[in-house]
Amino acid sequence: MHRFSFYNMLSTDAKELLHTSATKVTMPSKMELFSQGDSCKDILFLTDGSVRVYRHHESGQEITLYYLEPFEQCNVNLNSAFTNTPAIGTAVSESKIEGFMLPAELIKKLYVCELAYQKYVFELFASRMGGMADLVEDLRFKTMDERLLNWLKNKNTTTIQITHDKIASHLGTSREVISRVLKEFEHRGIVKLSRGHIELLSC
Amino acid sequence: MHRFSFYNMLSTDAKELLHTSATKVTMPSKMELFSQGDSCKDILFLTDGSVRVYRHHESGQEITLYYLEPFEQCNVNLNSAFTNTPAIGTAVSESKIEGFMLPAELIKKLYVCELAYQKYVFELFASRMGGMADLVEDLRFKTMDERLLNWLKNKNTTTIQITHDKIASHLGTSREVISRVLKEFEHRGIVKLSRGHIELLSC
DNA sequence: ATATTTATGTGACATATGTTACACTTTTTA
DNA sequence: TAAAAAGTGTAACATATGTCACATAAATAT
Repeated sequence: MHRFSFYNMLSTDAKELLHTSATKVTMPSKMELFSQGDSCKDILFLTDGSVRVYRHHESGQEITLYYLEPFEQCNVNLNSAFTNTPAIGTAVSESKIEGFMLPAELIKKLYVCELAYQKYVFELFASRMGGMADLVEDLRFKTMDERLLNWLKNKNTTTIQITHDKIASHLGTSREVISRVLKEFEHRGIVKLSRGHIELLSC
Repeated sequence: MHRFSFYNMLSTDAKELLHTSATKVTMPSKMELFSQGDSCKDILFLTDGSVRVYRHHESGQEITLYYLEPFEQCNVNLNSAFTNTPAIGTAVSESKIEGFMLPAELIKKLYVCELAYQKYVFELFASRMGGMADLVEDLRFKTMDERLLNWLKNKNTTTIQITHDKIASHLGTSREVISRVLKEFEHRGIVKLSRGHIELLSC
C-alpha cells in the first residue's frame, strides 16, 4: 500500500487500519473482477498489472471505457461501492494482477477523514473524466484508422502482443475491420504483422 | 444556496461563509461561462436554467458531453478549479440562468471540511461518469435515429422549441442529417415539424 | 416593401464502417 | 498424427452517415 501516492500523507491510524484490513490479492489474466450491474462491496488497490473496464452491448460487441494501471483506482468500482449503485461497466484483468482488496465501508471512512485520500480520489475522477471526454470526441470525430493508430502508439512498445479480435473489442468494432485497417497500415509501411503480434515501425 | 441538497447538513460556520462569499449571478442565454482550455477560478452553483457542456472539434462540429441542471454542479468546472488544470470542455448557458459564484479556494475548503458537500460531490461525479459511459455506448452502438429519438424524449415535453442545427451540435452531427432523420420521423407519424419547433406525437 | 438572414427540404453522391462468407494458416487439443 | 480451434486475409456487398449543392419558406432588418 505504501506505494500509493496518498499513503505517506495518511495519519498513522489510517495506515495501521489499512494494513490490518487489506487482503493481498493475486489474479491471473482474464479474470472478471465485477460485471456491469453488480454491486461492489470491496475496493481494489491495484499494484501490478492492468485491468480493462468496458461496456458491452446486446450485439456482443464491447468498447473499452478505460484501462486501470497500477496505483490508480477504478472509478466504476469506487462509485458502485460508495453510492451502493450497480456498476456501470465490467472489469477484467488484462494480465496477471496484484493488489489489495479493502472493504467499501472502510474506504468510505478513509475518504471522509483523510485529506490526502480525498485529494487522490478527486484527481482520479478529474483525470478519468478527461479520458472519457477524449473518448467521446474520438468516437464522434475520428476515423477508425486514427483511433487504431493512436491505440497502437499508446502501447509504448514496438512489438505489441495481441490479436485483432482483442483490438476490436477495445475499440468497439469488429475483427474484420481491424484486420483490414492493419493490412493497409502494413502496405503503407507503418506496421509489420504476424500472428499474434504487431510490430510498429517508423516512429 | 439553501436549496442545494447538501446545504442543510452544513455546519453553521460553513453556511455563514457561503452566504457572505457567494455572488449572485444572472446571465442571458448563449453566454459562455468558460471555454475549453481555460483555468477556472470560480465555481458556479446553478439554481435556475440550464448549461450545456460540450467539446468542439477542429472541423467546427460539436458534441454535448452533458447538460447541467439546477442544483447540480459542473464537473468540468470543479475539476479545473480544484486541480488547477485547463477545462476539458466549454460551457454555455442554454437559457437565462441564475446561480451563485464562489471562489475555488473556498469551495476546496468546503470539500475538505464538510462531509455533506463531500458526499454531494462524490455522487455528482458518480452520476456524471454514468452519463458519460452511456454516451460512449450510444455513440458506438446506436444509430442516429435512436439517439435523436431518445434526445427528443428526454426533453419531457411534447413541443420542443429548437432548430435542427442546434440538435446537430448536441448530437455531434450535421444539420442535414438531423433534417433528414426528422423528416423520416414525420413520415412515420412520430413527430410534427414546423419552423423552430418539433411536436412529439404518439408517446 | 424589399432585402437579408435564418431555417428547412431534398436529391445526388462520397465514403467509412459493418457484414457475410469463405479460404488459408498456425496452434492447440485429442 | 489427425482433428479441432484460433487467428488472419480478403472480396463483395449493405448501409449509415457525412457532404455538396441547391431550392424554398419564414422571419427580421433596412
